[in-house]
Amino acid sequence: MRAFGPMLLTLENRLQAALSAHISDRYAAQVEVVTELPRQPEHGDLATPVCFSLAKVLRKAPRQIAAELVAEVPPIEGIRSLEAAGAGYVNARFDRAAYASAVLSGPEAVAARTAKVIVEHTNINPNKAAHIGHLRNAVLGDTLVRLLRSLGRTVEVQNYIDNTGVQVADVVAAFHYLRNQGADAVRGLAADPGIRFDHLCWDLYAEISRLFAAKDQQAIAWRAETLHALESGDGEIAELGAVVADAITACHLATMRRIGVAYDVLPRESEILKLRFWSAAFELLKQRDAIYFENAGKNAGCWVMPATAFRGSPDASQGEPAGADEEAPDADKVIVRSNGTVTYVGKDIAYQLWKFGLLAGKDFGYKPAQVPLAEGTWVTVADGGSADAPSFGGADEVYNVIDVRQSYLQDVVRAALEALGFEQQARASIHFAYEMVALSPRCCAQLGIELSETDRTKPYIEVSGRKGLGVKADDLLDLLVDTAFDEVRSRHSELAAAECREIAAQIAVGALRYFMLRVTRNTVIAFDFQEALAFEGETGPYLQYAAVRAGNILRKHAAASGGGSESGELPPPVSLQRHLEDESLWQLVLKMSMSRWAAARAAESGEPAQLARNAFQAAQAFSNFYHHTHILNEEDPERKAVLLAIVRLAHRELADQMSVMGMPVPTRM
RNA sequence: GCGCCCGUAGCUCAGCUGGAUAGAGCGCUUGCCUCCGGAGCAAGAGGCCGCAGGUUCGAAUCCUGCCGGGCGUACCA
Repeated sequence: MRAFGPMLLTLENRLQAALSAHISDRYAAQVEVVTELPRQPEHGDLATPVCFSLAKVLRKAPRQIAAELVAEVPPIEGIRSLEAAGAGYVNARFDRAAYASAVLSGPEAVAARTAKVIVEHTNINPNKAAHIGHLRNAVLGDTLVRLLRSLGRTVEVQNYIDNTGVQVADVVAAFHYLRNQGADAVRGLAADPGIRFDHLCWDLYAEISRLFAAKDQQAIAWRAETLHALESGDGEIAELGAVVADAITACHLATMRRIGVAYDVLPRESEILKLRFWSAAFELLKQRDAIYFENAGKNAGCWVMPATAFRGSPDASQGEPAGADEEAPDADKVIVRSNGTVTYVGKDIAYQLWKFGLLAGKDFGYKPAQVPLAEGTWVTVADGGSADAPSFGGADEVYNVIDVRQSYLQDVVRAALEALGFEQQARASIHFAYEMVALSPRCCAQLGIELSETDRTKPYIEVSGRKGLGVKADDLLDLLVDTAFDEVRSRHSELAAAECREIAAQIAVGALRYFMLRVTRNTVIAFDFQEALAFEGETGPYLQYAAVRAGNILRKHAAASGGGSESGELPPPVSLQRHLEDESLWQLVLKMSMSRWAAARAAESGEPAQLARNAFQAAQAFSNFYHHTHILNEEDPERKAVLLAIVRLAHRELADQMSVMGMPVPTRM
């Protein structure tokens, strides 16, 4: 019989159910039975401190209650024993053979769920190369996607392209006015394999931004003209804008492709404008009084959303007479400017409504993205969409992977849904926030960045595209590949350079993705090359190495046993029973059976770092086992079979956990 | 000013809905390659968990107040 869902979770549920039923019968008390995984193996496989809370209700010593429970609770399937311990804990020990049989027999099944989830991530302005901050976004977003899919969810991945905003305008202005280059010239640059177009734009963007920063009147005039031309949507400059944005988007897709990140659809702002998504949203907002026209004050002439909508009720400061303090900031949020144009949040509200299928009658057209190696990715078009395009949007739940600095705007978007009466969708709008990636002082020094007086006093320096301050994603990846290549080379003189490079690329991706995932979302990463390039200790390559070792044993065993079945046979319960009395083997099996369980918890808590942590612990447990236990030359055939089964489990589990994190599993390294 | 986040070992970070002796990695000191690959394994030193109160049988975890740091609070995106 195959257990449904993680075996560990099953036992956890059974224990909780059995105890709470018994407590209810025996003591007529209702308490929540919480369970935990004991840190010390002596404390069993699963423990509960339930007697402590029970002690209060029953006015009885916890230790005594624990003793009674242990003696009186009827047997629980899969659990060998219960014992009272410490000041009143109840510790459960599993039936090891049964547990191991379930776990060793293969991956656990997951229930498919039909509700659709949209995950929006990456969202890089298409005007310059991606940097390390964007890598964190993409890795987090892509891991969330893999995690949800591994749990049976239906996920659609969107990467929003803001191809008509000021950031693109700046680079377009630079090409047009600073370089005198038009659409054709830029097309040539983009097609030239000898140059990295997005890297070129990185410098160009920094160059023209310096003019803006210096309040160069001519440059500011260029910017206004360019933005206007982009918004009108036709003419030479608009064409140039489209060329630049499309070319850079292609560069971004290529960069993300390197780390195993792909998208289902690229909704573009140009289509949101052309298809007038905003006007539909605007009508809704007006109809339902979610926004109002401001007649006075600093926002006079604007359509605004009242601050009360997204900031809870105004309580304090109510006693102050209005207007007493003229400097009091107006907390209301402008949605439509006094000149009639819509702000970014406004467009975002329209986009969010579309994601939930709430923009009646409005949808994009779609065509396959004409980008090398991006098969399966669709891009929005205003007309002439492909008839066989899948249907996008219309989700039940939406994750927006955006850094924490955008919390305020995300609150406004959610408040808009609420004000429109879409309360369920507002609740299902999840801002999957994460802290920024900044540059450590040492990193700045290595990049030769001169720090200002005030910056020198800071613990880290914010990345800035405008200032050209940052580490480009491709540069970091190249450096990782080169470093890994040298390592591989030094270990495998027999391999061809091309093969070494392939392995190095896998290691680079593993190192990078693990680096981004090992810290929790609300930890600021002060980027440091030395840490990012580390391949020892708690790093991606450490995990990969553990999997490689497990794979090696299985391969050698298969070769030695005359090409016998790779899958191997499940040892009979009696031999599992006998050999899992070895505490260290049992602990290993336990540790190696937690990937689904950890995935469920990571999804529930929204913390991908838990995946990383669990995977690392599993790799550690295996490395220890590997070092202390000889498997292939084990003389007792029965024990050898059990050991091999455990190695197969370890290999499968490590590979599984790594794949959820998007880390490649090399066959050698 | 207001809002959100952070403060745990020399450094970088974990610590699940409060639970048993606060954990990793790096760095440091010391062992381990006739044996499935040393990107490894093992041991050691290193902690008023920012400070002070409170709640609780029990607090790194919850509450309050301080101190220190970050981010946000645009008719920019």
